[in-house]
Amino acid sequence: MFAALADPTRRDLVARLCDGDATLTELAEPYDMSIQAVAKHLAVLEAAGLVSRTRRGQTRPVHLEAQVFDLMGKWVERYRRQAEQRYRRLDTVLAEMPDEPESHDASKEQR
Amino acid sequence: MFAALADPTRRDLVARLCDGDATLTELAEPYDMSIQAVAKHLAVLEAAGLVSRTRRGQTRPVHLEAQVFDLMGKWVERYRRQAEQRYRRLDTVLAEMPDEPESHDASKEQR
DNA sequence: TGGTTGGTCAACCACACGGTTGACATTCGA
DNA sequence: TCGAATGTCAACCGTGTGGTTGACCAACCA
Repeated sequence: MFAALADPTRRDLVARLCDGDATLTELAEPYDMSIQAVAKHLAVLEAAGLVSRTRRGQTRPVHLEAQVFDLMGKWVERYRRQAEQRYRRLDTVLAEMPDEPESHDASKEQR
Repeated sequence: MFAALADPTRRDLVARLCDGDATLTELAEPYDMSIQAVAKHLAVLEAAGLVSRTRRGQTRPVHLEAQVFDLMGKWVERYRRQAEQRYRRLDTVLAEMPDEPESHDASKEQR
């Protein structure tokens, strides 16, 4: 999922798909790049579950799977919370720490 | 930033740094990988601003920059909201749509 | 039926990336 | 001062990835 979003072109595709489904040629039009290259990017996004495609006549509209944003939000939130907790722990440790006579050792303890 | 998190080893490093700062050798220990390889991963994380390093004697503790989680959260939230809005728009469009007489075309419209 | 349009498949190429090894710098401890 | 520990730098290597071109398939339209 992160790997799929690592490429700027792919992020741009995702951003544009937020405005609605689109076909391959529509998506490829603004880029200075072959259709096949864009098709490969879409394949990556599809493999990562960020996007789905349905057959409609001779065209294959690309649809953004919005749930992945919820997943990513969860992921980020988990780490954000964990890091925050650690900061709180550090704060209490620092608050409970007696005033060190020698600042030398104190700098070593603090981690 | 996404590119930095694309690698599973790097995500693992970030996860472990949530528990507190650590030195290069500490971080590299659990992996079946050379120290230098881990150092490269850390360099990538540092270039992406996910991590910072300070000199402390002969060791260089690695510190997780927690703000990036806020940034990522913002990013995800923006897209999540946008996609959601689009769904709402689509819903109103569907709601305002007159009942289709021929179920044949209707099945085509249904996406 | 034959063109045209929208996508796909396959082969290829250049380059970035994850990993290695080896040599070197710096700092602490004895 | 010497040795060991901690990191860094540089060169190299295999593979994956982003891109190209060319041929092809499938569906619509005239």
